[in-house]
Formats: sequence, structure tokens, C-alpha cells
Amino acid sequence: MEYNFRNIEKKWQSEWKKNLQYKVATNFSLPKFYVLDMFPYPSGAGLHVGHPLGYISSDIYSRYKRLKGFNVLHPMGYDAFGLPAEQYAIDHGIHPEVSTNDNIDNFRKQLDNIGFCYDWEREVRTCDPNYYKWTQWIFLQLFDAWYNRKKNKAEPIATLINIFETQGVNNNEVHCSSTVIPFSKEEWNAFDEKKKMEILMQYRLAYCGFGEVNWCEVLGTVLANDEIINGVSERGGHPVVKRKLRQWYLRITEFADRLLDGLDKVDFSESMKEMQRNWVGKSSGAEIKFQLQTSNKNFQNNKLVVYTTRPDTIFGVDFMVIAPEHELVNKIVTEEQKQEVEKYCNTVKKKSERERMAEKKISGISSGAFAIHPFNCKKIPVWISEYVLIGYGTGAIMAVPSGDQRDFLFAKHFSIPITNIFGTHFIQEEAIVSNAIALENSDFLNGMFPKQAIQVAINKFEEKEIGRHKVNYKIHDAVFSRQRYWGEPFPIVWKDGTAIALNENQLPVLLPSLQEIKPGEDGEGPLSNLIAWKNIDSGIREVNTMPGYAGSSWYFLRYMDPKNETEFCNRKIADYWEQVDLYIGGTEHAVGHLLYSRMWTKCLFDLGFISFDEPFKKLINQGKIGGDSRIAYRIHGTNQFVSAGLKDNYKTDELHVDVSLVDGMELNFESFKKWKPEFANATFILESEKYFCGARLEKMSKRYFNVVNPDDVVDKYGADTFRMYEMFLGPLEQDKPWDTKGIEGVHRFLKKLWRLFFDNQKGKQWTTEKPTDAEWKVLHKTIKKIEEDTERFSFNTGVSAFMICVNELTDLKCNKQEILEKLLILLAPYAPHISEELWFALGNTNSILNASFPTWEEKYISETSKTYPVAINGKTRTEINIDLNATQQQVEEIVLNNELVKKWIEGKQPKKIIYVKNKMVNIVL
RNA sequence: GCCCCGGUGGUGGAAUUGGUAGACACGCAGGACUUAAAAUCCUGUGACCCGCAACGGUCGUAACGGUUCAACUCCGUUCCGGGGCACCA
Repeated sequence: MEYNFRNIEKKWQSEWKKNLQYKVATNFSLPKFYVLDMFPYPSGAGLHVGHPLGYISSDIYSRYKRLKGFNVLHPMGYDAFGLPAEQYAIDHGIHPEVSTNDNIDNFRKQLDNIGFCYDWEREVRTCDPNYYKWTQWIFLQLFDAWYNRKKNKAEPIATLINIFETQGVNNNEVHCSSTVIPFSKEEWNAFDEKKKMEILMQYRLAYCGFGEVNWCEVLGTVLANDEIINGVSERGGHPVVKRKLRQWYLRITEFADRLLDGLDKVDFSESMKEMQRNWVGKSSGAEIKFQLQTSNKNFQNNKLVVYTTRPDTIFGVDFMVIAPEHELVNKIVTEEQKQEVEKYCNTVKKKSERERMAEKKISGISSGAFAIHPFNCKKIPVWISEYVLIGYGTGAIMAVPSGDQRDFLFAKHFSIPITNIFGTHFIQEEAIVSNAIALENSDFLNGMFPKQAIQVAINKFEEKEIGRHKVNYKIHDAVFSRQRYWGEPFPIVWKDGTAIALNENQLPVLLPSLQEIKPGEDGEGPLSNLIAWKNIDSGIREVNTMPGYAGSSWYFLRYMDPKNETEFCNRKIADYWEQVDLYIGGTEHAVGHLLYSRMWTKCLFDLGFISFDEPFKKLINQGKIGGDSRIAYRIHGTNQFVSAGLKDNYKTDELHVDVSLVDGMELNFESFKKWKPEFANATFILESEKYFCGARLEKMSKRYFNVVNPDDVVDKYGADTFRMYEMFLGPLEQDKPWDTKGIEGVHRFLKKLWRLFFDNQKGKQWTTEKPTDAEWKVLHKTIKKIEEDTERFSFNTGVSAFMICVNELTDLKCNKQEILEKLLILLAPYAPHISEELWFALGNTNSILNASFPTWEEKYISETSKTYPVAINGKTRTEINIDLNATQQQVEEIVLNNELVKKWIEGKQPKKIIYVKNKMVNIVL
């Protein structure tokens, strides 16, 4: 009987499906474990071998936890709204819903092929009205909430209204929103409804406002900061410009500190935490007000407010720099400088985001105005330069050339005299950024180190009322609307310019079907073309849709209770499944998805809907699998190809060859000729009658013809081999190339395992004989190793432990049922199909999925003696078997009497003999 | 520029707490079985040196230096690769 993986895998996949083996019940009496994969965006390209890496590891872990007695939630779904489907619709005239569903079907087939244990009854699709009804519902909760800084939590807006009605607003610091002008309770009560709503809008966690947004003309929509890479759109690489537009926002800035603090409670990789910390970008310093002096007629005695993290360097200020977009530019620029300043500001504004970021040349222009130093009354020139960004801090800085490298270079470039506040440490060659150098030439700060001086300086500012301590963040409120069709509609209707939230019973607001998807007028989305849908009795519907991250910010909650029609998720059920214990996915979601879902979780927690405020307890980022491309060399200007070894003799062009046409490095040139018409008449210069390709590791991508489809691998070797091979490739979190060569080894291993049970000629091999000590030892050693490796996600060493086990059992000619049966349970998470087949062959009648993971016992593993490496002066010279209970003295005796040792110590007296039990012996001469 | 991760045979990688570097697998070489092939099995395989042989020696984990009886592992400096952040004041 041979190992016929095709039949076996098909058979068990349908059996498991038929018997609902993967159905998960919310069983409160069992300990729970929640394993989650980042759900995929169902792209038209389908899965390549890189995608399942994370899914396989989470699948193994889920199955392992189940064998360990946990009730394991391991669901899958689709992040199905998004730009590519809409773009595809525009290009090909196929409705996003149609292409999305096709793509999902295709994904599902590919996933099923690999034998995952997902409970598909819990599948969610973000584009399903039964799902996005609750996305809209959560949006309403955010709309109907504000951030209470005093209590440091989100609260229903009713509590804010209550504050307004009873106290009014006198201190914006406590109750958020810097733009609201203080009012008394009497004033509030006298405001009309529209005015009240306007004020409340400035507090809502989901709010509508005007602001500079990242507008992408080609995509016809705004983008969040995390959707822009190097100044162009993440999807498509299109240019992005700043534009002032009405948009919805999420007030994520209020959560900045909690998003930072929460990182200490979760188990994410250091680099992942670092990325999030960078994104939040918290810094501490001071805001300082400077008196201005200018001949400009528009000047209204405005003050210049700067933000600095080094207020201690106040006596080193030699000039000020404000951003070209700064509102003071026009008010302070002098007549003499006006023309030049305008010219400069215009050139800067014309540049795209990308060009400005790439700009490394120092540029700037003097405004002609001066600021007055608050302590020594020195006149400080005010400059305008693009190196100061309008979006950060106050858009203005105090420049300290002796203490900041950029300021230093700027001063040098424009020959601005530099004040030295670091004495002999500063030698006019570079700025002093160290915080271990005491200040000089700094009045009341002289002799102090920065840490102390910062505090003293801030106190002085506060005393003189010219500045204060200030914490700054890079993070901005997240744009939450898109001028697009394929997304969740907002449950908002506009009436007389006021946004009115729909009632819960009006949800879901269905996405209307649309014949042709095209942008509306004035940068509005396609929905604005649907006049009948837009205009309703109560007003005008919001025509924007929600961004891609809306649905993915809370999907992990919906899996817990996916069919609930009255709640987004039942509280009791959410209390049972709680946080995701293990989340596996790619690094590309480090700042976007993870920050948003962390924020949503905190909101839902604050508002009392769930009992935890961090969604993911542990996060693992699987590495990327790179493509191993094959290159052919065409002699320049001809249709003749030269084998890799000879290419240096010619002038050649490199062409990517489809990896399926190449065996190892050897090109099948007959198939190659048929591949594309232009190669039909190609000729070849061969080496030893073969054509060898070159190789290159790069991203797995269609355009390099290096994409390997898991379906093909599964077809050739089976899902079990595929699963184990992906794991065997290397550590989960590491990037690695896909190389099909090694897969044979894993496949051989499964065949070898099979032969422990069945002989090709003789058939059934196993016996019910009692195992020997040696056989028990092999088994228990393996149980221990597999348990340890699986627990620490070291699946590659786990696979090799199985190989060692099967090799040893083969050497021992062990076919004992007692041993083999236990081994199958260990293997079941890694290779479920073959394990189930052999499990039933042994006579079991209940699925191996419901077995219990065996426990290893010390007595089978423990040794009475060990073969110690014996080193002389640290170099291992021999091995001696010594009883484990031997004392230091006994060991010394044994070792010193050994012939080889005697030879090496040449009669010298050892200084010291180091003996570490169970490790080694070292003789120091 | 700053931060994080990494660098081990021809290849993927192992070494979990400082204790026999190179597990396991691929590849390669030789052999067995076979008329032959496939499949399977066995042996060898870091480099170098000595040798009839060895269960002989030297070197060896990017480079250099340090700590230690002992370093892939800890510390310092440098180089290289990958990722993130970035005129962020």
C-alpha cells in the first residue's frame, strides 16, 4: 500500500467538512484560546506560496491547542471593501461586488486545498450588509462620544452636554478641542440647535471638519497618512497633494498616550512597537512666545510661538525659522523682502509632497522681521524656510546653530553668526547635540546640564508667562472618509449643514447599486451621482464612504458572534473569547490597521461594550517569502540566447523567464519557445548541451514570472508536504526565498513515516508488541521537543524533530502501535491528513482532531550517565562516559586516569578541573 | 542621520540559560538492489595539514579587540545586508 496523498487528503477534507469537525461552539466551561490571522484582501491575483506561511503556522498552533484541551477560535474572513476592486470595475466594467465574490471563491478554493481548520460558519466579509451594519453602528457610537481628558476616557456625548448645561466651558485643556471659544452655561442654553451641534462636532470622536488632506487626483480620493509611502499613494504610486476639503476624521490623537502605554502590555516584536511609537511621535518640550518687531503695516502685534524640545538652549538662539505656509508670513514680511519672500513661498508651494521630501538643498529667505529675545532683548532675525514643516509643532522654530545640526548648516549657509553656548566643546564645525555637556554663556542656566536646565528654563518661562511645558505628537487625527464607491456608506444625513446621525433601527444604510462608477462633482464620490438615493425627506445623505480600515478595525470581535442580528457582539460571548491570544500577520499593517483597531478597542472598552482595551495579546509577523527568479540572457539586438556560464562573452539583455519552464537552473528551451510568440524562433548557445539560467532573489510578483501557486505544489506533493515544507524553510518571522528543491526531503519524510505502518509489498506493518525502553525514549524525547518547539513557534525545528524521530524509529525497526499512535497525535497539527488516515488505519473510530496531546514522562527520557566532552584548556580532546551522580572528586579521578587526558596534560599539575553536571568537563593547566 | 533586526558549510538552516559549532534537510560524490530506470537503502561530505590508519593536528560562526576555565552566544569598535523613521525642532 502506497502513500496516496491525493486520495487521502481529498477524503479527509470532505469527511471533516461533513462532520462539522471545525465548528466552534462558545462553550463557557472550557478554557478558550483565540488564534487569528490577518484576514486577506481578496485580490484578483489569488494566493502565492508566500501568503499561507502565516496561515499554516496559526493552523498548526490552533490544532495543537485543541489537542491540549482548549476551545480554540480560529476563524477566517475577507477584508472585501477597497480601492483595487473599484479600480478594476472602472477599467473592466465589472461591478466590484461581482469581482470581489469571484475572488473570494478563488481564495476559498486555494485555502481549502491546504487543509486549514477554520470554522467557516463564522466567516465575515466586510462588504456584507450584515457585517457593515455593525461597522456603521460602531461609527455611530464614535460619533456619539467625546474624549474626557479629566477621566482620560471616551464617554457618551450626553455627559458633555450635561457639563455644558451645568457649567459651560471655561477650560479647554480639560475638555478637549482647542478651537471652541469658552462659553457659560447660560450662553450654551441660549444657543440654537445648529450652534450646539457645531460645538459638539468639535468634540466627537468621529467628526466632520475642514482640513488639509492628502488628495490623490488619480485615485480621486483622500488618503490617510499611512496610505502614503514616500509622498505617493501606497496603491498605484500616484502623486498626492495637500488640499483643503471637508472630511470625516477619527480623533485618534486623544488616544496617543494610551496607544503608547498599551504597548507595554502587549507582546509585539520590538520593531513593531518601535514603528508605532515613531508614528505616534511623542516628544516633550516647551512652547515659547516671542515678541515680534517689523515694519509691515499688516502687523497686529502678533507673537511668534515656537515649539522646542531643547528650551535649555534659549540663550543660543541666533534666528527664527517659520514654515512658508505659516500665517504670520504675510503679516511680518517687510516691504524690502516682500517680493523675494513671495517668490520663495510660491516655488515651495508648487512642489509636490514628494519633491519637498526629497529636497536636500538648504534654502530659505529672510522675512526682514525680528523677534525679541525674552531675556537679553537681542534682536533675532526671522527666516522662512521649507525645512520647517507647517504640520508639526507650531510650524515655527527657534534656531540654535550651536546645538542643532540643521540649524547649524542653515546658519553656515547664510553666514548667520553663531552664538556658542557650549564653551570649548563647540568648535564651529558641527552642532553639539550631546546632553552630557554643561551650558555656558547662558545666564541663569550656566553650568547646568540639559536635563536640569530644561526644567529650570520652563519654570522661568511660566513665571514670566512667555512659555509653558508642552507635549507634542506627530500623529494626526485620521481621515475617515473616502470619495469612493466600494466602501461602507455613512449613517449620516445632512440637514441645513448639520450632520444628523441615523437611528440604530435605520441600519444598515445599504450601499446602493450603481451602473457606472465615476466621480461626482467637486471631488465628491460616485454616490453623489445617485440623486434619488442622496436626497431623502430628512435631508441629504452623506455621499462619502468609509476607508478600508473601518471594517478591519473590529472584525476580530464579530468572529466571536458572527450571526448576531441585534448586537455587534454579545457581551457575555465577548467576555468569554476576550482578547486575541495569538495574532499572525505581516509587518505592512504595523501602523495603519493595528493602531486603528487598538483605538477602536479602547473606545468600545471605555463605552462599556467590551471588557478589554487591547485587542491583540500577542502578535507575530511572519516573514515574507521571496521569489527565486530565473534569468535568460539574450544577445543584444538578436533572438539568440546564451547560457549563463558563457554570457560574459557577449553583450546581453536580461529577461525574466517563467520559473515553471526551468528545472533547477536548466531551461526547458522547447517549452520556452512555445511560451511567447517572439521566442518561437529563438536560438540558443548551450553549455554541455544545456541552457542554464541565471538566478535572482526578489519579490514574488507576476512581472518577474517567479510566482509559485500553492495549488501546483499541493497537486504535486500534497497539502501535508506543503504545510511541513513551508514550516521547514526556516524561522517563521524571517524572510526567506522559495526554493522548491528542498521539498523532496519533506515528502520523503512522510513516505518514510508511512512505511512504519505499511510495507509496499507486505501491507500492514504495525504490531501490538510492547515497546522497548529505547523506543519509549525516542517517543518521549519527541513529545517533549514537539511541545517545546510548538509552544515557541519554532516550527522549523519541530519538523526536523519529527524527521529525527522517524529516522530513529526506522533504525530501531519499531512498528509498535503504542508508539506510532502517540506519534500521530504529535504530527496531526503539522500534517493532519496523513495523521488521520493512519490513525483510522490503526483502528481508531473517533477523529484524531479530538485526541489528547500526549504528556512526556521524565522516566523514559532520563539517563543514568552521560558522555561528557572533556576539554583541556577549553579545547575538547575526548569524550568520557561518566555517571550523572558522580561527585566532583569522582569525576576528577576518572578524567585524570584517562589515557588520552594523561597524554595531553603531559604530567603537568592541573590548576583546576571544571565540571558542570550534564554539560562538560574542562581541565585547566 | 536616528532606531530595530540580521551576517554560521556549496544551499535552507540548528545550537532554547555562555558549556562537544554545523542537528535536520537539500545538493554533491561513491556504493547496494535492478536487464535498465524510477523508488528505496547504505556510506561520505566545513577548510586545511600529516598519514598506512586514526577514535591525529591546525584553523573556522562578517572583521578586529576584550571579558571568561569556556564565546555563534556577553561587551567594545568596524564592515556588510534587510526593515522602519526622518529636515519632527
